[in-house]
Amino acid sequence: MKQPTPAQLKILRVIDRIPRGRVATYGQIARLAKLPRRARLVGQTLRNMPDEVLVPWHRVVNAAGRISDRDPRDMRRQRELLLAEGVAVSPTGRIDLTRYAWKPAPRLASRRQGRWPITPLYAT
DNA sequence: GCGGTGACGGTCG
DNA sequence: CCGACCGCCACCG
Repeated sequence: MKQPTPAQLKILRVIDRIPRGRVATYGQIARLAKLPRRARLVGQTLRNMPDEVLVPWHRVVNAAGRISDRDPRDMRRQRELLLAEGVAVSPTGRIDLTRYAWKPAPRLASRRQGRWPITPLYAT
């Protein structure tokens, strides 16, 4: 990734909000970034991520509650970082999502710019 | 432009 | 709980 695309930026901003001690899935991140069905893009974004981009990449796991398969070095590293912040990883490499999944507080609706009603209240 | 390639995910046996 | 399949879709040769 030389330059992140706009979509990749949105993804990075979401990952940046994952709190310590919690995890989020690729699909969840995509949805939060308003990019449904683009879970793979989340993976691709992290794959080519230079180290100097400081995002908590280790808090991203797959929907099975597992660390996604790739270079074993990086997988062990991810497990380390998770354990270090209190996320239990079972001997079989499992993370209990019912317990550690990040549940973001609902975003407040962004301020509207237009001066017109959102819905055509008197449309008839 | 086209097709192969994934740090994915839902479904099914 | 696997593993196999398959749909998905942005990137990159």
